Amino acid sequence: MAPTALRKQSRKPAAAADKAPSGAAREILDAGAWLLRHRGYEATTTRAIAERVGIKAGSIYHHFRSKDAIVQHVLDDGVRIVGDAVLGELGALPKQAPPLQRLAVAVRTHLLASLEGGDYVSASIRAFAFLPKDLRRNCRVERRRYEDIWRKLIAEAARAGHVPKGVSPDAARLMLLGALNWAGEWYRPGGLSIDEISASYMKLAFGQAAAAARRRTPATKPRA
Amino acid sequence: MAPTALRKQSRKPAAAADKAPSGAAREILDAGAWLLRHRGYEATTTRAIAERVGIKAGSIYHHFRSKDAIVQHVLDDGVRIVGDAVLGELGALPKQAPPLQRLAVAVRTHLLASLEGGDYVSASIRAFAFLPKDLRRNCRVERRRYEDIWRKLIAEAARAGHVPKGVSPDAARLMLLGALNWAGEWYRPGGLSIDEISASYMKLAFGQAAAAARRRTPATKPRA
DNA sequence: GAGGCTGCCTAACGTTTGGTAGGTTACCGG
DNA sequence: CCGGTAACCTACCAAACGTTAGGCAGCCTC
Repeated sequence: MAPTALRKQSRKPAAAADKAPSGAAREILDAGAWLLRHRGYEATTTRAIAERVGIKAGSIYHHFRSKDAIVQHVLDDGVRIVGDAVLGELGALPKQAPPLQRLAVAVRTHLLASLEGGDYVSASIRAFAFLPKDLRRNCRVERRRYEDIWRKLIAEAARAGHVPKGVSPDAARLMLLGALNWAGEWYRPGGLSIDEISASYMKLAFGQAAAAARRRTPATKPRA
Repeated sequence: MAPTALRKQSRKPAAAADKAPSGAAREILDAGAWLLRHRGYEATTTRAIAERVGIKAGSIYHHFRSKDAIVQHVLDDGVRIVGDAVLGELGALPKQAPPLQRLAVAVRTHLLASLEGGDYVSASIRAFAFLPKDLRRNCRVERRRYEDIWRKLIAEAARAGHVPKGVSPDAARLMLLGALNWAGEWYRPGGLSIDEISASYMKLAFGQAAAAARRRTPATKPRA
């Protein structure tokens, strides 16, 4: 009802809509991200997306080729967002920052992005499992790049002796990322804070040495 | 094609089909469990279930009230199966078994059940996230019971000093269970074995002390 | 051998799905 | 003032969804 009065209008021609979605295209992606995060792939219908945006389902196809194009865009964006965030925080660290501090920063940033950083990252974690085969294959490119960040972080930590003997780097990485990714299943804003979670996870996985690295730019040495 | 020749027939009247499903009802649940594990809730359609069993979609309603009744049965069964398995293995331990050994056994049993123990357990872990609200609420009863097992195990370990200061029991439990539950997303039979995974996770989370408890009934003291 | 039950079938119902075709605005540069 | 086009609409499609109704064999009990 009253379908025209509230619509916003974009003056700009939205020149390169494919590369940098703006206006309605961005709203469609936002709606898709929210639905993918909270309802999953199959329940993310074109009509549900349209309703959240405030348009009709058919109008979506003026901006995107198909539902799967939206889904893939959201999921790729999600991985890219968390990857950029982690790389950014790592880059802001002093160059000689110890491996455990770098890991702690990555853990905190990953949690922050996936739990409170918006729907894209969370969607890319939660919805991936039950994607159609071809969509999953297309998404693996971005995901592999992000995994490599963690492969490197774990390798650094292992080289510094922070990974116990008999624990393969793969096992350590998968355990840590598994715990991080699962946090979205139980995290609620009122309970454990993100800082508490990341500190606890680092302490549990890497022992007392993590406590010193927990605070950002601490002074290279333990404070006590 | 050739729909009748291969059908098996159950001579027994299947007296209490509601409490202990047998025959076709069991096959329907098996098919539902497989689909829930591999495709998720929305893609688990009555027609897909029927096709896997070798019957028509309508025939399902002779055995179950609704699709959601099947889903709930599968998910409750899954939690019950892994709970029984963990409790069984814990019960088989010597009474004075140290907390870390009990934890190690629970970790290994949980992984075994969820990765190679059949579709019910895996379905109950993977499909839960995107269930409709009312179904999720119904499933929480069984799940809470299972969580309590881990709450107790972690509390024992914490009391024995195996959880670092500053790490809440909740955080430790959620990290461990998160890592375990996420294993289903990357585990493939050719790679890391379940014993390697459980040993690695215990070592990483609980340090060197876990190495001694890793082997079943080890002799109370570290071997070296 | 009559009656009833079990287990499946066919056929449909009403709805919802992703996607398409064609029309209607409203704004743009010239 | 004149196209052109971006952005949206309505209206539809075939397919698939959960579910129901009614029917038909085969078996068990009496």
